[in-house]
Amino acid sequence: MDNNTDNNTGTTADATADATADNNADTNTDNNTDATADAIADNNKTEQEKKIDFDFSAHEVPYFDAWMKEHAFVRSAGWGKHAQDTYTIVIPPPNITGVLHMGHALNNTIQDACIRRARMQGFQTRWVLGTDHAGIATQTRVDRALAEKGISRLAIGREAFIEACYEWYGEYGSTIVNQLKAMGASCDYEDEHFTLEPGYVSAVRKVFVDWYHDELIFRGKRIVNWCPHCTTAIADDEVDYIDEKGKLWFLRYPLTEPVEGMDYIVVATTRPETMLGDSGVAVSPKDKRLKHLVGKTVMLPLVNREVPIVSDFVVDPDFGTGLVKVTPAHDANDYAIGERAGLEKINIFDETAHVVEGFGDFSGLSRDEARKAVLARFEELGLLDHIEEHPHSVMTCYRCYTKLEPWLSEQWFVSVERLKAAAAQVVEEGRVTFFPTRWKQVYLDWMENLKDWCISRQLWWGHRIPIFYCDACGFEDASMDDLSVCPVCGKVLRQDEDVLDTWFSSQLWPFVTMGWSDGGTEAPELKLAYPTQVLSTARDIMGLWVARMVMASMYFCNEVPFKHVIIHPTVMGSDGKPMSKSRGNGVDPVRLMQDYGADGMRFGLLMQVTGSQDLKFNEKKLESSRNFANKIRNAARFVGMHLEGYVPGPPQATTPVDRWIFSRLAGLIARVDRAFDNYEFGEITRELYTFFWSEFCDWYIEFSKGRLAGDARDREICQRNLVFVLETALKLLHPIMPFITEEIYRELPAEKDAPYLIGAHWPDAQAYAQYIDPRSERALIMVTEVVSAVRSARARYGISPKTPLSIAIKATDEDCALLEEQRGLLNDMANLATLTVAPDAEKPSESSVAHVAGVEVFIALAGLVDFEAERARLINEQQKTAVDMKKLEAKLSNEGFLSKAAPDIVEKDRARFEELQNKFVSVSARLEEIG
RNA sequence: GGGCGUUUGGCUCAGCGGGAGAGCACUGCCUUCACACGGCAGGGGUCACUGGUUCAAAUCCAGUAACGCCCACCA
Repeated sequence: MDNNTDNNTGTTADATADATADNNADTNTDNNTDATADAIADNNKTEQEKKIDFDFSAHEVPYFDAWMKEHAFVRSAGWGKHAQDTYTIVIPPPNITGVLHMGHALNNTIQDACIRRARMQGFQTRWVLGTDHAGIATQTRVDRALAEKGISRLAIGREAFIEACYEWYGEYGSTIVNQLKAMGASCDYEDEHFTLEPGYVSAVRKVFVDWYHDELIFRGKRIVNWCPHCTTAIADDEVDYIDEKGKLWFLRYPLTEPVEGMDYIVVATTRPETMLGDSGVAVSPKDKRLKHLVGKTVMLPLVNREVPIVSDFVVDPDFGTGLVKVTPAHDANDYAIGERAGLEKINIFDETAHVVEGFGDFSGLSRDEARKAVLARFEELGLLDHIEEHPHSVMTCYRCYTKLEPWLSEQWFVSVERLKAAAAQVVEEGRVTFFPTRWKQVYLDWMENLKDWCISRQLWWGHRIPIFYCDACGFEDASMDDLSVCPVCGKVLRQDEDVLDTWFSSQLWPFVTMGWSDGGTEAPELKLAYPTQVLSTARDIMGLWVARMVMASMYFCNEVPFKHVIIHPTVMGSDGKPMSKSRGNGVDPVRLMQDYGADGMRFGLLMQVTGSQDLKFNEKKLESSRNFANKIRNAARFVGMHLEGYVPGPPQATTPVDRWIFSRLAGLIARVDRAFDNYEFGEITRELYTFFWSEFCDWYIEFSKGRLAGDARDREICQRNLVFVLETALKLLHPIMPFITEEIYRELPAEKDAPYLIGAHWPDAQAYAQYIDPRSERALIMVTEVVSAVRSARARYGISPKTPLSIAIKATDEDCALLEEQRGLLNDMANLATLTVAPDAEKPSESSVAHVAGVEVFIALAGLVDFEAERARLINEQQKTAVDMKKLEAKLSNEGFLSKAAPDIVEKDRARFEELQNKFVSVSARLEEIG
């Protein structure tokens, strides 16, 4: 299974071999698989014209290949304080029929970000990869492929068909894995798993056999949702309901003996054809009008069967006529009524939903034909009372959209009663925690309402049920070995024809992929790294998959399968509705990677992750992310071009600017760590974006320009500091933007702690905490705001940046001291002729005044400006200040506020009021001066 | 039917008890030696509604409305 090593890694984002995905039960989905297909199909290039010409894959594939060559994706060695700790994620296995869709893109970006950070933090890290055989999906796909060649599945038989499935798997099964590679997902490609690999097959078999012998698996007759096209049972969870403009037919059933002058009763039905199998009529016990009918019988038309009228609580007296025809063999509710009332179960359909023998002319008809025929006969007999419109939803096959037939058949079940207690308990106790936390309750509710689980499927592709029957003596057993001879009577045994529900095997995914098999929990990986750290998935398979994994793991490993569960938001179309083919609101991630790069797509997707349960997809965020990546590239280029004569060495915060950016960096690391620990991905991207762009690029790099052209000693320090900050930022960005950060890191002359960034050390917040320096942060807030104020004045009055200006800054003693240290910087950034800094700085005549960061800035404009505009601006400023003052004044004269609010809040507001007061005075004086 | 989410500038969303924020879009200036996928400066919001708690509410509570999602059911 490890055919995916070095030679096969250069996957570009065009692996769309099998673009026509259908809806499926992929563990990795948002249920919006089908969106991919149409996105690829009609790939509407709306406003793609202004697309930037940049070959992302040329900047991505080489680094992916390098990681593969370095074996960077196998379990990492671990170092530092986490050296002995493991961090493992098992991927929700994508279906082998799958192509990458937005759900995968988001989910796998999340997992990759987590796993890459953990690897850099020094955990022994591994992301376990594999695919799901996807029973029905694959069988349908192969079936169709064979049919196109004129080959019938039934003609070639089971063995040959399974072979064809394996062939298909060999050819197309790795499509999605290649797309994961294009995304940069750092899964362990050297140990890829598959839910039908030999070890997995025996594990599934062991689970079945053990549960069978523990009486947790039993056989029973049940109403199942039968697909007459796929000729298989469809699990309740897999049924697709489709709205239909149906009709409600009101049929007259003659009473055997007239009751109170009535010859007949009227029942309402949406499925008149099933009347052939009716064995009763039911009314609500609460229904006083019809109470007298209970115990009477009707003579069923067409089949002349006498059936009783019974009373049952599930009947809604307000629906239809309050009288329900009961067809126990073809309706789940009716089955329940039949069980309670002891009614006969009359099966009228065969496995393809044609009427069985024994119904005269009706026999052999399809469902639709039977309906027409039945209605025609009722009409003839004058028994069709009337018809009403009745919009309702019909159960359809989630694969082929054929209407499902409730059908009585022999199936295998897992009894969940004993399994669910432990699965609920570990969540109650917090041994498994959900992010966001509200999903805990959803899980517990689901667990509480869990019903026995039908696990048999009438398919060929999958895990065959290891039950052996002896038709001669009735022997039956589950066995790890294939049995051919009956141990009781010596006759030939027969194995059950059915296979297991795909979820039966996927529930074992976390521990089987880590080596659990017949050997129990002693497998090295399992002993080392179980439970896994975190499972990330979409909300719609919470019950189908998440809950079942917990149940199975508790039973077989006596351990939770994962500590954390991330339920990520569902990716909706830009119209806020689920992406779907019919709506045409789907987006193809492969195209997104081509347009924005894998990094751009990843960052842009995570940017949109909030605590909310849906995510209205916004491609503009990807554009921003691509631009951000470009910004990073250019900042790195700037640093790179100013490194002539670079002497490696430790960073040195020799200036307040250095101390400021180091302090900001230290704060950033702490905030990114916290956001990561809480899986707040939107928060992480916002922090990184703002720091890198608005602080590092907009100010630190700008500040650096002068230093790089100046004093040699300072230039050297500046170079080192630039490299240091850039390197740290690259590390923080790497989990989300692995490619561009790796590319830049390779070129950076830093003292690296690993040859590749993927193996570098995550910045340690505690180590960086020494850089936290509020004083320098205060200094730089003043500098940046003063500079902006001067620029603003220039922009307002059309004064060229090349004209030097004189300014005076009035500030507190403390702030003046800080500002004095920044003279050079202020001169550089604001192009000043003179700069006065003093607590009692005098306002030059004819100057503009600005109040920023708690200081007063006077900008001398004598002879430069027409003061009309300035007057308007000042009046506006004066009014705004007055309003703010009034509000604060009210607050500060409020007894309640003064006595009850926290003292520091009161103090802060007092200071602010004072500031506003000064501003008001200053602005008023200035206005008076202008006249 | 049950559960959940959302409602903040034109759009997509942060903020979740003490001075309304970001990205995109928009306006003006700038092709200046990292970046026009850019720089600088700006305009724009009574935070859905109604009540309540509080000295203080976009933020907490209750209710209303709209939109939406999930689960169950549909004779």
